[in-house]
Amino acid sequence: MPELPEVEVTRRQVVPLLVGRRIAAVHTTRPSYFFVTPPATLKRRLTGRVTTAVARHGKYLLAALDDGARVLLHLGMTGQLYGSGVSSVRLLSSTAGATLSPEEQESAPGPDRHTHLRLAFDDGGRDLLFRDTRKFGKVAWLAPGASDPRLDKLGPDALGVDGALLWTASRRRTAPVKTLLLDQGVLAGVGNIYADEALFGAHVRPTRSARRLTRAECDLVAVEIRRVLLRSIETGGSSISDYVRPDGSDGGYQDERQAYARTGERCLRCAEGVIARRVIGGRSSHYCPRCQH
DNA sequence: AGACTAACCTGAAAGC
DNA sequence: TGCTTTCAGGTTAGTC
Repeated sequence: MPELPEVEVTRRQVVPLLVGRRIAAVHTTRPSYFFVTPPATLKRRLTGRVTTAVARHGKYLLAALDDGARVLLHLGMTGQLYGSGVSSVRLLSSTAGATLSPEEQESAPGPDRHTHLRLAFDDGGRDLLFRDTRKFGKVAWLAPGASDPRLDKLGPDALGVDGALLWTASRRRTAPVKTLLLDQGVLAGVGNIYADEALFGAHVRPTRSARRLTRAECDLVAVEIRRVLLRSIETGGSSISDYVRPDGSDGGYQDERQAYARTGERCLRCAEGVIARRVIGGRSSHYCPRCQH
C-alpha cells in the first residue's frame, strides 16, 4: 500500500481526525521494533497533547504537537492509518469527498492484535488507529527542535524531482536506474510500483545502468515520476492485492498500471511486447522489452 | 561510496 | 486436503 501517493492520501484523510483534537488516551501493543519510542514513553508524551498539523516528506508523516514536539510515522509495508468506524481499504480507494454507506462503515477493521497504536480524543469522536500486520512500520516521538536520522538522510520529496537531480545522482552509479529511483537518499517517496511505472512512461528499461542515462532521459524520467505520482494521488492511490469491494466499483491507480504486476501480459503501449519480470536490487521489476530501452 | 545480502514480520497464494 | 515454498507496496545493518 504505502508509497508516496498512498501516504499523501492517508495524510489528507488523517488531518481532520487529528488536527485540533486533544488526545485523551493512548493504547498500544507490547514493545516491538515498531516502536522507535517505547509504548510507555509514547503514552506519557502524547496524552493531553493537541496536533497542530500533519506534514509528509517522502513516505514519512510528521505530526506537529502543541508543545513543539513531533511524531514521526512510517507505514512500512502493511501499515494502515485510519479512523475507527471507517474501512481503511475504502479510504484508500475512494476519491476525495466520497461518502460512506453504512455497510462500508461497518466493514471497518476494528482494533485487533495488529493495532499497535490507538488514540482516543477528549471530544469522544472517532479514534485514530494504526494497524500494521508485518510491523515494518515505525512510530517515533521527536523532542521539540529534534530531528531524526531517518529524516535527515532523505533526499528531496519526489514530487519536486527534476532532471538535474537525477542527472547528478546518476553519474557515478553503475547500478540499475531502478535502484537509483528506490534510493530514498536521492529522492524520497518512490517505491517499487511507481519506479516501474515512471520508467515505463519514460521508455527506459529498469535494468539499464544509471550512468548510461542521457540528460534528456533524466528530464523525461523526472517528468514521468511527477506525473505518475500526481495521477495516483488523484485517483486515491493503489490498492493492489487488496480485495475488490462487493459493489465492484473500486477506482484507484491499480487500474491505470502499465507495467507493475502485469508480467506476461501484452504491453498496453506498443501492443506487441509482453511485460517481463526481473529481480533488480532484490525487488521484482516489470517492463516491456520491446519499447523500453 | 557503492553494491549485495540478509534480516526484520505476517499472511495469502501458488505449488506439490 | 494438507504441507511447503514463494511472494509482498519498505528499510536497515552488515559485508566486500
